[in-house]
Amino acid sequence: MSQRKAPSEAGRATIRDVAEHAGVSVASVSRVLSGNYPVSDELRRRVMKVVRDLDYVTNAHARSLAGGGTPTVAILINNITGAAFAHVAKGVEGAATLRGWLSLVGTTGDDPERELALVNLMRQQGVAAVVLLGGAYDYDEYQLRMARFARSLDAAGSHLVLVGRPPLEGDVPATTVDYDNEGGAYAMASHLLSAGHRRVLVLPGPAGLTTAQGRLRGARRAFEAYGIPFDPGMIRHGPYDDTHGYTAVEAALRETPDFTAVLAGTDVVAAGAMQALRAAGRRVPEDVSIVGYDDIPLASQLTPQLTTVHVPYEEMGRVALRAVADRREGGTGRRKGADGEHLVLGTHVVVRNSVRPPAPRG
Amino acid sequence: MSQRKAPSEAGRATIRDVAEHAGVSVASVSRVLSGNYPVSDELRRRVMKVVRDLDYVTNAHARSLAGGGTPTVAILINNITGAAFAHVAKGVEGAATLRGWLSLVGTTGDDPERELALVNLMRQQGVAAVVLLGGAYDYDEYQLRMARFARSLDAAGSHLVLVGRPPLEGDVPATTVDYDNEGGAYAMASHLLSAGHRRVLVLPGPAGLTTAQGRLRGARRAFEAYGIPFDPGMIRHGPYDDTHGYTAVEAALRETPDFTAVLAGTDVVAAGAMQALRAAGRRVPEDVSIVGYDDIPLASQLTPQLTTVHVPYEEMGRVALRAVADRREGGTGRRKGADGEHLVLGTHVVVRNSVRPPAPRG
DNA sequence: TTGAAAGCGATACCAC
DNA sequence: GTGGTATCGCTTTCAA
Repeated sequence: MSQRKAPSEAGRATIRDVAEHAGVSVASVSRVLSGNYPVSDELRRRVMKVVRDLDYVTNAHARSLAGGGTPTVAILINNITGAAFAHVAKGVEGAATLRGWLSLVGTTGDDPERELALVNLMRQQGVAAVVLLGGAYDYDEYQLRMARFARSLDAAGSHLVLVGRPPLEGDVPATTVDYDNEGGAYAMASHLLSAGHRRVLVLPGPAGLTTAQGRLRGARRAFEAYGIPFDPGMIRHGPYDDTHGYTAVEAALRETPDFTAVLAGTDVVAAGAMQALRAAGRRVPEDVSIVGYDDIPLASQLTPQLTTVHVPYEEMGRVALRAVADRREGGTGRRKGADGEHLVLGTHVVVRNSVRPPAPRG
Repeated sequence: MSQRKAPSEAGRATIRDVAEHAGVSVASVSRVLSGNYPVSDELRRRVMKVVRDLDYVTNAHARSLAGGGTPTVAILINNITGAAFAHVAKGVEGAATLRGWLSLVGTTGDDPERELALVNLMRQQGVAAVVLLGGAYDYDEYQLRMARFARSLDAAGSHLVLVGRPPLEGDVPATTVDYDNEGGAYAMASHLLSAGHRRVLVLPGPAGLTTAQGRLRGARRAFEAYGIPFDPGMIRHGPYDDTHGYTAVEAALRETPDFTAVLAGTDVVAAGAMQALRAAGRRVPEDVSIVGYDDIPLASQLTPQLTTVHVPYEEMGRVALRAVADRREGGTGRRKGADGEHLVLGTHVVVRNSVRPPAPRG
């Protein structure tokens, strides 16, 4: 009914409400609130009192339209329940918070359409960066798709960051934060080999997924380095989940039962493998050794505790955020850092109790 | 240099750029894009072509300022790496996506100040609802604090949802989505009791945390129902993590070693307990039975697979979102549903392999 | 069916 | 030091 709606009756109080109640101009209120401008103590007190009374907070949308606004990072993941991704997200979130940035999380459920929709949604939100998490299938189409994302975002003043995914070829405005995936697998396989294992069941993960490919390559290189033949028949691809670990081991037990160790693509796969071995009456690690990859908390919760490859997920998240923050802050004129920046973090083997030398063959 | 900046040179293209390139008015572009208004096919085609050429997406901030905009839910959690919370988040996210809503995730790190800051931040963002996840310490202060949050958000046209936390007393505009925490504990403890266990080590969780209190109450009630004395000396409080499970069992092994079962506050605590038992040479479940609570994936990855209480985390997330969506959509005049709504979902015991009748006493 | 113009809430530039 | 006010990009009456 009233000409100018009272703050209490119609949603949120605005800066105008505050100005009127305090008997000052909106400009003054804005100055007090942003704090980056000299104002008299008297004015500040008056304004702040009203702000408290009205429980006023500024409208982030209006602010961001007018120029200010909190920088926001968007994290896009396939599945929020994956432990590894949660750690990356934690790293991003933590580093973002430290800088007063906001972070958004979206899940794609492995659906390319949804991924596209989300990237656009984030573009609409005007996010400072979009972080895409997790392995991918590196077809030509992937490169094309990502290049398009990168350019779209770049044109909108945003930036694409790929974490744990293959870097983009050519001159594409995207940052990649990666870990030494193949090196980790090489070290892990070497660990098995040096313990004396020769017949090892390899469960790299989904065929075609870049992380799985890298892990497989690392393992193969280790075998070569040891001069040991690498039997392709001992490789079983499948999803990164415990069910696959279980069924793959079951099958292997039937078809190639002479393996003395399992090189699992992830800790979760290793957990499934361990279950299957036990179900078949094989002891771990006395009869069969198992190693994982990722070093999520699960690894040390299993019995025996799992020897695995530590991937610095949280650190990667932090690094990713730092990369976009730097580029944004250093960017008064030309952007800081080259486009197509590719950062690689190290991995290392964490030795626990799931590996023993193979039992002497009967 | 140009009067009106070209889209390609200065950040994001605007609706004006589209209008000019298409030779139509901004109003028309807006209509084509929102689709909720009749436009000629010719106009639609012209506009859409330019939209594609320019790779235009609307500015979400501007849109939301002007009235439209995507409803957004904010999820606030203590620690993003907690598996249980991840599932709630997944439920919320999934349901949000289904309705075209956006979801934000923020982490508080158990810091009340940060929690406050985040609630305000979300208020600034004009979110449709703020979902607070996880147990809490229900002091008077908690009630006051949450009531304040609830009213602040309500006044701003938003809404507070508490998930897995105690409901608010009095006439406070907040929705609570909860599960039958005490009932689950009662059932779980009964399961142990009916298997013949009498001396059970209880690890409820952090003293004072509402979830821990509820689980302890449930256990106690079960003992009473069985007419079995409940020894307070068998209760050991501590954090919901595997380290606590480990150290608590170690201590119990020294001080009250006659227990035949462990009733852990969460699956993760159970995992730690299991480790400690094994390290001390006790077999699970032959010598000691263990049960958990939550039924996160870990429960079925342990050996033996853990008997535990299933908590419908993902479902709770879905329900929480549905509650706020309903209230918002049903709200042309009066709000739908009473304030202080309290939804409670059921829990149930999932029997796996970690419980055996106690060994005959020597 | 389409266009012009008045806001939405906050910022920042320009006067005083 | 403080107050007007144009402006950000979009939606939505109101006219035509």
